[in-house]
Amino acid sequence: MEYNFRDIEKKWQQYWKESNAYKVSNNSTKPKFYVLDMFPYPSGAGLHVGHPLGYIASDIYARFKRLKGFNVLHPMGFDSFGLPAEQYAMETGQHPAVTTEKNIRRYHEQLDNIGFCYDWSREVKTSDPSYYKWTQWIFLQLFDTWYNRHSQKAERIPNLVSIFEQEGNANHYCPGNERLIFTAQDWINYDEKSKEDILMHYRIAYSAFGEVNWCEALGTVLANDEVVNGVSERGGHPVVKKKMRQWYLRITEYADRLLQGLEQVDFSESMKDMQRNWIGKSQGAEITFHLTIKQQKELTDEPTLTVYTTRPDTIFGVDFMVLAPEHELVAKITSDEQKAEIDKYLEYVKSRSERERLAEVKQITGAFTGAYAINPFNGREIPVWISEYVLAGYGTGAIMAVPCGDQRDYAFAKYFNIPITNIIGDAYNGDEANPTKDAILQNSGFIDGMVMRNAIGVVIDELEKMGIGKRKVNYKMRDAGFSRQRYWGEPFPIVYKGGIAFPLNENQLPLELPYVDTYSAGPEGEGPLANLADWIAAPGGGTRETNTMPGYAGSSWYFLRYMDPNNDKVFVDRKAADYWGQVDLYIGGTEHAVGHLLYSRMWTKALYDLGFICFDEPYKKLVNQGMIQGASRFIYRITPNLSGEQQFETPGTTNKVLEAHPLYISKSYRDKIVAGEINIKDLFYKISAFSKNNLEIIELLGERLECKLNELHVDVSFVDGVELHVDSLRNSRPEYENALFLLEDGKVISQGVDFDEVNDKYICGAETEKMSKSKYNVVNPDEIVERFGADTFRMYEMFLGPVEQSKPWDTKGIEGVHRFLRKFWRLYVDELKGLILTNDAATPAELKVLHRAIKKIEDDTERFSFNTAVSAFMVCVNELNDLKCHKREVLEPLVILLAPYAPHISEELYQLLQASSTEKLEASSVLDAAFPKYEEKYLVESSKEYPISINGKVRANMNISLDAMQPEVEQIVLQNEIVQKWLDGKPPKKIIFVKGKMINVVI
RNA sequence: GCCCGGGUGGCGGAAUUGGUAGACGCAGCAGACUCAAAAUCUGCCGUUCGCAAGGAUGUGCUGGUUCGAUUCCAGUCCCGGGCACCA
Repeated sequence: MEYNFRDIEKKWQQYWKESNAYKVSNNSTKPKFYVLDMFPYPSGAGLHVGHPLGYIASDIYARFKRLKGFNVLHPMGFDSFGLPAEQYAMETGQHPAVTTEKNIRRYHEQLDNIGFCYDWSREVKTSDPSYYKWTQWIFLQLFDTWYNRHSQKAERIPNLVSIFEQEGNANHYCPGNERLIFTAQDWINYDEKSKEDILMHYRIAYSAFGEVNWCEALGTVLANDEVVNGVSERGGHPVVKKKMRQWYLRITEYADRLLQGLEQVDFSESMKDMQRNWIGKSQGAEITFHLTIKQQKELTDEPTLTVYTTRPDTIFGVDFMVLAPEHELVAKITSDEQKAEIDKYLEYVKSRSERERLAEVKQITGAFTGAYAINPFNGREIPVWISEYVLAGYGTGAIMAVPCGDQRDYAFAKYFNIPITNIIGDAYNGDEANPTKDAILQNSGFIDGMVMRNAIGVVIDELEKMGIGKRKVNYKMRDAGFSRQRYWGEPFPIVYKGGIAFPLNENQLPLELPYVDTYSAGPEGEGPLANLADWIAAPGGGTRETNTMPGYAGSSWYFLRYMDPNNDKVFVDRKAADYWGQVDLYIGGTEHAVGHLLYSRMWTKALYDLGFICFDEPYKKLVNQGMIQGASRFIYRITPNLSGEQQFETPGTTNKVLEAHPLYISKSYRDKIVAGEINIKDLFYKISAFSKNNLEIIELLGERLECKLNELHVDVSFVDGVELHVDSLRNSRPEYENALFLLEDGKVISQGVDFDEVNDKYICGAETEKMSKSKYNVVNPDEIVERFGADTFRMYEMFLGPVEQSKPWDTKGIEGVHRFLRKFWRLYVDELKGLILTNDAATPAELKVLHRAIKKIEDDTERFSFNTAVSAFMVCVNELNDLKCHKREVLEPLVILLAPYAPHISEELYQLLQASSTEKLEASSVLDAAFPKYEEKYLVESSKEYPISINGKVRANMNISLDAMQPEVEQIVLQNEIVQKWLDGKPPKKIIFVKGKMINVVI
């Protein structure tokens, strides 16, 4: 009986499916454990071997927890709305619903192939109306909600209305319009439209105007990464900023709680740092400056400029002001003299993406407005500039520039020859800015002589006294844009009547996405839905919102739906949500660090505030999986090269050259060409001896022949390690049919020669790159499972390295893991004799091997060190093999230990153990067996082989009792021959003894 | 540019708290079994000097702390991820 993984895996997958082995109940006396993978987007390319890395890790952990006695929720579903499906629809005309369904089916098959323990009865798809009904419903909750800064939680809009009716908004600062202040009487007098406009400034889900990247030529709005150097990535068409009505989520109101919440969750410090930096909380002051404007035009009111700064202590070092080019003041304050220059600059900025504006530091740009701000403390006139490095959305969209303390300001001042005031004495060296807070202030009026750090508060107090400034906490984070001008997303359950946005009633949900057959933008650049006049006209009058929701809408709450996926009364039953609670383990990539993770954390907080769930952080622990990169392979082609002259000189030359048989050379020849050791032309002559066509070309061109070397990606499926299988490549495409290959040891093979008969190799070049179709380095898990089995695939993915780290895929290495599983199998089963287990009592040595493995593997699994756990299995099996151990007492626990990693082989062996046993095993399936118990007593040692170092370098080893104390050890060590040799008669300076670790003799 | 992560043999990686650098596996080399191949098994395997014993050197680079540094500190180079409409 040999290890027939194909039969074994098929058999148990089917059995588990039929017996509902992975079905999870919401009622259990066992403790719960919730293991979740980040929501996959079902792309048309299917899964490649990089995708399942995290899924395997979470599957192992889920199975491990089940063995440890937990009721484990481990669901899977699909984030099936998204741009790629729509893009694909535009290219091929296939409806996104159709392609998405197809992709999901394929993902399903691929995932099942790997043997995951998902409870598929809980599968959710965000594009399914029964799911997005609730996404729309939650959106309406957020629409009907405002953030009460006093109670620090989301509350209902009607409650805000009654506050307004009683006291106006004096106690509830308006987050959407700071200057808005009204009394109860004002409120009562407002008309409906004004009231709704005001409420919109408070709602957590609100609409406002925002800028998008509009590409006229493509007729669509583009994502930032689709815009490169101000033009569209596809086609290079111009892209401009366009203001459009958009939906937003007021996530900024949650900024503080999102920060505080990080203290309660187990994410890596780096992940928390990324979120903290994104939120970007800073303390500082807003300062308002009076302006002097030199222009003819009369102004109705005297303009002032408000800046936000974290360093009010540097107020005397302000040498210029910088406004964001979009700042509303720019038009007002620009002097007639400077108008042309400012206009020219604004034109330039329009073409720049936000990222470019922030990233570009080498090239300094800006323009002077002609206006001056007045320093309130010394009356100095400060020139006001505009520059792209200041963004409108951050702070007040204006900064006070202190060149001696800020490097970007310094560079700007130098570039535009603005004189620099030094307020920090020796701390400023004149060559670069010094952002210190510890210098002593100089040239600083009333704060002269103070340490900067201490002056911050003093200046703010003074500003407040003067009524021109105030303390201010600022966040870099902005409200989240929540609408897309796209088709394939959730429609907004909103109808506009008379310019007012009205929500649909709950019983009108879901508002289903209508069918379309074209995906072009609406007349004003809105999404494709804007073209559907019938659909836009809502039954009760009014027009529908034509934007759709973004990708993160559905994924912000999906972890809740898994708890109660088929409920059509509520988004999740309260009892189910209380039972499952937080996700105990969440596995996914760092690319979601600030997007998805922050949004879903915010949604959870809002749902908590509104009383729907009892926890306000969704993910208790987060593990980030790295990426698996592709192992690209290259072949090297030599082709004759024609210069223009040659093409015309001899008629027919071009055609002749095009008929040349392509030549491919093995890697070492390419290396020699690159190193200049071989002449490329010589090589062409040499190989062309095998080709009549090429010989004719050589004759035709003679000395004028030029050759070039190309490096080409070759599909990795034709390569074993770095060896190319020439015949497979040759048969793959016509262009290779007549090719000649120069192999590593100098043989040349041409068409008709059977590569397998030739005792020589073609070696490919290798490089690690992102796994992608265009690089021909994609490896499909189905293929690997077919060749080696799911158990081998699972263990190999883990064996590659730490889950958190990125690493390249190497199909070659999988054989080691496959060999391990066969070796494991042979501990239990002999090819001829069948089961070879004995009931003999295990020896201490055997028990030691087993318990060392239990300890290591349990520890490693618990701390997600799956790669070292796989190594530990290998070590254990190697040792049991050496001991020729076939004892039930050792091998029965071992099979349970392996089950989370390789469930199929484990179940097969477990059932064989069961069938051959006189006693009944405790569980009917290895899935529900009890995790083996580690016992310390088998591992106790009485002595240790200590390494003996001389000055930190190991020179000898000595076996010394573990009870031995320092004096005794010193005595033993000094008697050692090698130690004596190094001491050379002199006494040691010191002997360091670390019990149980090492001994170091210092001489 | 800013934020985060990572650099250890030919390759993937190990070394859990500052204590024997290279576990485990791949590739390679030598051998056993075999008519042969596959499978399996045994041995070797960082670099360098040496017949050997043994020595020197070695965790991106430059310094520092320490009896002892892959591990801690400072600086620096290179690679990967994110930067708000890809998901």
